[in-house]
Amino acid sequence: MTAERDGEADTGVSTTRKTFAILEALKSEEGLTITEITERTELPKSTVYRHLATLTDMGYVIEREGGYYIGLRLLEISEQTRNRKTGYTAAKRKVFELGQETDERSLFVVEEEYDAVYLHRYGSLADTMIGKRRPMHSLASGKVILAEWDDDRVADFVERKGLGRHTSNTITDPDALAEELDRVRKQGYAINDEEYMDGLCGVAVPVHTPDDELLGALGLFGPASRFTEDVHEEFVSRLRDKAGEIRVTLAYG
Amino acid sequence: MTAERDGEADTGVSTTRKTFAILEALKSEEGLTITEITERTELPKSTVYRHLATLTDMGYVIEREGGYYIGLRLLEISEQTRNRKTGYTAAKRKVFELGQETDERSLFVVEEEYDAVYLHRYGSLADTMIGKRRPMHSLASGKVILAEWDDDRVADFVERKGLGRHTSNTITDPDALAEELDRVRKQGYAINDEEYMDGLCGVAVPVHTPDDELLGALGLFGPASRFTEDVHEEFVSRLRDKAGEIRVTLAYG
DNA sequence: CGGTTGCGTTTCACTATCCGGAACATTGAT
DNA sequence: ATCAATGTTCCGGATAGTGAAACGCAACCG
Repeated sequence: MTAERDGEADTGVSTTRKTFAILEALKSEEGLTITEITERTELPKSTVYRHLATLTDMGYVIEREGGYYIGLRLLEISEQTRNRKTGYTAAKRKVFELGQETDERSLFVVEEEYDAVYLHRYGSLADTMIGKRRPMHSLASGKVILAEWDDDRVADFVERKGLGRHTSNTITDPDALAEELDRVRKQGYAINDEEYMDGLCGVAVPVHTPDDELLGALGLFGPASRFTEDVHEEFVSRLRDKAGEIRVTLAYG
Repeated sequence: MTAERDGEADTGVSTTRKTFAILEALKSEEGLTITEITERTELPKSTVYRHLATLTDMGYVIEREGGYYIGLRLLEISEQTRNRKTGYTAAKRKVFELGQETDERSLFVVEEEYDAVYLHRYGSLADTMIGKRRPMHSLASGKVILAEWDDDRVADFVERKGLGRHTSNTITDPDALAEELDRVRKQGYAINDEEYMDGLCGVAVPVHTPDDELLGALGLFGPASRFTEDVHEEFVSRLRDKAGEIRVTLAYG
């Protein structure tokens, strides 16, 4: 009823929330029918019908063979974000080169609202993971970005997002995190030692613009069996080269 | 008032339309302030304010330094479309390889609602063009797709979208289009001879799944000066190789 | 320093419009 | 032909979105 609650619940336009509830439903499972969306969103059938009519009319949703799909028009909107900075686009190419040269999975990650978000990725055909959000403290790329922040901002991150445990190796203690970030700052790269998922390791370095603004993190990851001590050096030097190339590209086109 | 008009105007939820009007405004120009969005959308200020509050609350829009930006959460939704089919993801890699090997711009295009839509692209750092929509009849890749359709569907396309002229070379006559599509079918590839933009040429081939379903079109394009008769053969054979590789990837993982 | 301009924010009364139950139409299967 | 399940339409009602206007806050400036 009244505007504000404990947190801040129902600001603004609930109609818009319904629309996006439907889009999110289609994200997780494409080709749904109206009734299936009804079940998943717990919205009345006629409401879903009306919203879908609007969305298809605008082209953001496509109906084909009785099922509904996210339209490519949304792609045009969101792709904007991946090219917001020239450095992002330059990073895309480097991610690809890294993947080809090392035959491992590679990624470029930026931070948004204290999440590590995949902007570019090279890897398995099944799932590109682009747009997926991960907890920063449990990823090599996330730690690289955290290491560039001052203590206050890191403290705020810890407070707001917490240091959730994902494996037995996850850093869950703020002091341990501070130590780790110090180490990252000193050595100039971060390592993920099965901290997010068992058996999954990674290495990442920061990417800077010519005027030393942080763009994001460039990383490689793969199974623990292949990410042993002795390959770290090679991976790190490759990553540094690519990060440097991005910087140069930005400076001299 | 009554449900339908001449075309079909205001179906469904006008609130949702307002939300997307705001998102579209941010797409074309990021970092806008509330008043700037007000001007561009011609919506009252308080309405824009309320919608933006909702969108930022949901994370689809981000506020930074007084300006509003599209959030990366939208990326997660739309990226789904680029990986709807495994072939799409496989094509991404091939587009990249093509670009690297030929040092020209390359693309993978699919059709949606009679538009040619860029799904993957390799080229300039400035603009990736992903998600952009182009008229099918004036693109090599578009013609490749049209050539796979039966006459009825092509006729429907012509009726619905028209054959708009973009340059002096654009095919604007339905019969000429039919002839051209015959040629494309025979030779198995299409050429864009400055039909969309003066000085811009292209070559494209169709991409099929192992069970001969059309996935989209794979193409190369660049300045007319480099796309002369004698290089067509080389480009076409390269494109055919890559299209074949996609097919094989789909068949044998 | 007042005054002014321009912006984001909030208020508030109004009613447009979104809602959703329920009836209806359509399809497909048995 | 019957039935079940789905998509579509209808319609009264009140929710909730609307937008003009007022407010608060900076920055700018005379």
